[in-house]
Amino acid sequence: MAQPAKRAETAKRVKGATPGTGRRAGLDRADMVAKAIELVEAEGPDALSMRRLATELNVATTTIYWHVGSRDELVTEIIRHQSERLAARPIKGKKPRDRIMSAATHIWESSIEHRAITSLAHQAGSSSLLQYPFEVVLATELEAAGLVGPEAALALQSIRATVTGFLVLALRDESSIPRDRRTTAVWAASEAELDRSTLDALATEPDLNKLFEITLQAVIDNHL
Amino acid sequence: MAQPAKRAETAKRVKGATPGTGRRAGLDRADMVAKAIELVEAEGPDALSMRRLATELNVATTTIYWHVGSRDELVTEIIRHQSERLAARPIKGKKPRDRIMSAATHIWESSIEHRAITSLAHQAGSSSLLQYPFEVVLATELEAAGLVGPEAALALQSIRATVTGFLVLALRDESSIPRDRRTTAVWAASEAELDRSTLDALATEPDLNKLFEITLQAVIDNHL
DNA sequence: ACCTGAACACCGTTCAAGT
DNA sequence: ACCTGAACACCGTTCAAGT
Repeated sequence: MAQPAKRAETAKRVKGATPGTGRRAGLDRADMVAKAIELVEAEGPDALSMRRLATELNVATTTIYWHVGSRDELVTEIIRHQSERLAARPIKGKKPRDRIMSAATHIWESSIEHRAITSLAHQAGSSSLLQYPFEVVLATELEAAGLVGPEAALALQSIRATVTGFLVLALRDESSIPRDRRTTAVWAASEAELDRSTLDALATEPDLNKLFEITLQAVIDNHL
Repeated sequence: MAQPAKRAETAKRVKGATPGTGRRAGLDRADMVAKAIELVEAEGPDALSMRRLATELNVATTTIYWHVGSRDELVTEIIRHQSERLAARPIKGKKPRDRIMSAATHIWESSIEHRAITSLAHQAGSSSLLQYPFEVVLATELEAAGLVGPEAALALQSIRATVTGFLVLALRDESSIPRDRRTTAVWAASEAELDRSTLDALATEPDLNKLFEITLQAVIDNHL
């Protein structure tokens, strides 16, 4: 595992470039989280393993444990980072209704933009963690719209559920879905009763962006 | 690994009771899926591993591969089974609006009833597969309500997203969520601006059943 | 304080071999 | 046709040991 060649490399003292033989790696928790995010965005959520990340950082696997703690903590940290990036987007609009819509749309867009991280959060069952900062921003706007206490909380949950649901639909892995829907007994039985145009429409991928907008608007208005 | 004692066991010829030494296990694909479902419902989605299932079946791990194919196929089969159970529930109501609501509520209830399997589907990114039979049932009701072609397909997607979103909220693993929400910078910054009663309401777990109902109704009506 | 190698207890999957 | 053991290439995590 030693690295006899490339002495120049060591001279450079680039962060993390010191091979395993050296004592100090010079990396901290933040560096590891950053590299983890990089890994996930480049190769998807499944590429994130402690061993893989260690290799990427030129460090022993156990070093990560020293700085980060565990895989769970690493994932939590990644999500936290992403959710802060998310909350930083400025909300547009004058009327409360528009501002609420704007805030919700930000999660939708940002989550799709960083789909790998969203999937990671989703896989870890912490999609809600991703939305904490969003919660507080949204709650503020809901209060501005006149909703307080339980009313605000309920509205927030509805909006959150709607956004989450559309995200699941938008990010689901198509490859994991078998083509042969109609193998199911139920499908075969009822298929005949459906209109041809409906069947065609069901088979084509819908434009979720548009649908998200009109559905979310209805959900919001339901509370105002 | 031999099992010298318990010769009576072999005499019984109970399905799957023949120890590893014997040649025939007498198990088929269906038996394995059934046992897998049992395992998941008893110990949660993470308990389902090929090795663990093999032990449970008194069979070598590789035997499962012969019958089922792979872990992915096993999971798909489990979900298919569950979704058929789901579609079997009779839809109530006379008016199309009520029947649509009833169909959607069935997934909600059944998915929560078998939360372990729902989580498994969710983890595997195949929550949609779980809803195929539901799709066709719902599409039929939507047509009865006068929606055809793209209109029916869009309504169906909205409803699907809403149900999925609420399920994610309802089934998320509370243990994986850290208690210290307020560590986030954003939260700390905006917290002060929120009403005390709103903060309290956000902290308490909402009754999702009721909220699911009123939100779903709004989403449905938005398309009718 | 920071980092390492070795080891433990798991995974999914393949494959040649047995009956 | 059905089932096995051994092996490959991975996991997350712990722990005693090094500097």
